[in-house]
Amino acid sequence: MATADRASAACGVMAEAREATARLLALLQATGADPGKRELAEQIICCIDRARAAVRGAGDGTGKTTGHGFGLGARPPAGSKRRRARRGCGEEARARVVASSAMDDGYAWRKYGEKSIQDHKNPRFYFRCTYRDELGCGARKQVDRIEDDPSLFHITYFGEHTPACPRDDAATAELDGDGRRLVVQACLDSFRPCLPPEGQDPKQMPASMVEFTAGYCWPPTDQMANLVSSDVCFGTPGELESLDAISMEELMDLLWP
DNA sequence: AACATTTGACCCAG
DNA sequence: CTGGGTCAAATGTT
Repeated sequence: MATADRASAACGVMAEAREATARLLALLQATGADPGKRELAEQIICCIDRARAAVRGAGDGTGKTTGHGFGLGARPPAGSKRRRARRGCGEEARARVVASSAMDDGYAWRKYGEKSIQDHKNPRFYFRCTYRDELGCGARKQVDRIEDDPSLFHITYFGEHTPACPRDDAATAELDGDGRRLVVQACLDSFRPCLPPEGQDPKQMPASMVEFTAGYCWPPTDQMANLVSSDVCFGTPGELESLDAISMEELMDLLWP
């Protein structure tokens, strides 16, 4: 067997492993497993990604990323000077990876790039802290959709925010994970409840795990609202389904009658 | 007007 | 040479 064939086969196996781990991670999140277990699953995914990248590096490396050609087209041939050097400030070692259903982590981010990535169905988004210039904050993050579950994001953080960076604590409540907390993320015009994992009785789920996500709400703007309630529980998938297409007003009434 | 996003171009590491 | 990360002009939104 040629080296390239073996690399390809290994990539395939690793892709399966990654998918399975992503499913495991989603399951852990849905069942309220402790953060340590979830972190472990995230680390496994991270390791698999690095292994795949290493194997690919040894392979033939064909194909070209051309952006994704959404083509607004017609831009003047930006033929002038551009850009100064970049890359590799040594901070990559301090990256941390998070799989989350919440895009909004409470900090203000500004998107500065989007790129199709080889072997990824979805493009990767690049964000930097909104206050980079004002406060000299060097925090950045990269966001990939998890292919198996588009409502989940694989977020890699680089650098730290400065203490002066404003933070919206309400938006980060989901990350607390304590008590009977229901997290609702809703997009004003496309609210979609997210049902429990197949085969799981929602009645057996802690209230903190009844979660809704705005399935494809992107980019995160103020159109997206993050609401937190402490004592709401829906017992059946039917009840969840009935919330489909609910308006924000109705949702507020439901949560805070 | 000010700020945020989009997206092709550019740069660099491997 | 290629893939991935970033820049920055054009465009959109508030």
